[in-house]
Amino acid sequence: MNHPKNLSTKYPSRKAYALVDGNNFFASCEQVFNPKLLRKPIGILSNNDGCIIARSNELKQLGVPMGTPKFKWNKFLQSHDVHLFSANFSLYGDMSKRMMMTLTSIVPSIEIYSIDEAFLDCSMFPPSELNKLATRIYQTVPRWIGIPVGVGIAPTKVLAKIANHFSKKHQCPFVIYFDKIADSLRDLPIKDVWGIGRRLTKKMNALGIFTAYDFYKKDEEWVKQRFSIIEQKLHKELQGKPVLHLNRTANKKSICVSRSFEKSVSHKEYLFDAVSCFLNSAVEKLRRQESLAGLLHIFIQTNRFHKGNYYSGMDIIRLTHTNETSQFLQSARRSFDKIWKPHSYKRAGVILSDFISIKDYQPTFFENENLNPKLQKLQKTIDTINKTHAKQQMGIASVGHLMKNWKMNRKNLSPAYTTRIEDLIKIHI
DNA sequence: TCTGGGGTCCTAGGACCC
DNA sequence: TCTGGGGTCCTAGGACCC
Repeated sequence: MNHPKNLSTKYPSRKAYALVDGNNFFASCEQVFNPKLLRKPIGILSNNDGCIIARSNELKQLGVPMGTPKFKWNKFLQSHDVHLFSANFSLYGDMSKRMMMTLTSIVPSIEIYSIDEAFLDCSMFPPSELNKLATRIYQTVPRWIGIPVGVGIAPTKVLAKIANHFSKKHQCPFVIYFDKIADSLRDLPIKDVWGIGRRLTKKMNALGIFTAYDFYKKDEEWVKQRFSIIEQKLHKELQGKPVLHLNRTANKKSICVSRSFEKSVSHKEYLFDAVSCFLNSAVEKLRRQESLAGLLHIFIQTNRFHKGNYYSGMDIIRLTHTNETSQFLQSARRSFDKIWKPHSYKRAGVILSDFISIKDYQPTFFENENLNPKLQKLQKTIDTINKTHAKQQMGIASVGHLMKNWKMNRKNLSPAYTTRIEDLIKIHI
């Protein structure tokens, strides 16, 4: 299809990035363990079975849009015999790990971009081998873990995204070489470029830019005068000049845990119990990445689809950097009492941010009592038990004891195929 | 009746300081 | 009626992504 002619002599130090992603990832995960579902229309539902958040090709072809509320399509889904599943994130997370390990074994330099997507730095491969490499990735992942993937390789991350788009379209691995960039962009609508959303598409169109090529051929000064730094970077990337590099640190800059409730929650203590639970698991994630947080953000919201008296309360608390659940809980209690008003709440959540690494932590004179060594040890033990056994087996006694009053609804959950032995056995019956 | 969750980056505007 | 000019830091909110 495309050949790496002259590249090795012409651009000896050129970069190459691959973007690999699982096709219809969540749907494919369900199909791996239940092959009867292959070539069937299947949909994955969000928490509370509210929206359709992933679709197999067959469901896409039926015209069911992404993110649509399920209740609006109930009749249609039934009449077309669509198989629906509640999102089984522990299954998808486990399959994701396997996919990433497979990719790492082929190209060690990897950035995990999302649950189903990774960038690989392929610069160490000579251009003449990129086609072979793309093919190898394209074949190995489905062979090893059963998930089909799209593979695109190009001189920049933005172009790799585009190459991946062509990979999906033509159902083959796809490489964009530096001297073929313009050809690849010629008929690509500007809205399909990574980073160009609704608002930017409108602005671009107003300036006479309709394809990626239209933007590509503008000169730097023209772009600088009309756009912010985001679009200037994007423009460079489209021209094959890499400005976005591989980010290999897996650590997050913020951690958010939030949920919508099956039924609205009006009781103050039930709602606080939910907030405590979210906080508990957020702080657990914080410890897993060995960070301390200095900012806690909590929010509670009524149903945003009910016009009229929508209420959204939130508070941000600065605290001495910590990873101790009890410290967060104390602050959360004060904030919660501040923002709570009698309403029926539909959603609540917490966000942790302003992280420092626990390794860099140097207690100052005033803070040196902040991290209690005994408590640190105890927390570590609890985290380990929760990691190796079922989730949330152990914890602070006051957290989650009212859970039955705010829990989520997941009626169509598939078995935990990869983590529960009983379910592994079931597959073979 | 029923409408997801978790991220990143950038910008504008206010507070404060010299 | 007059009401500096920058700089920095912080936060709220927008835009975008998966």
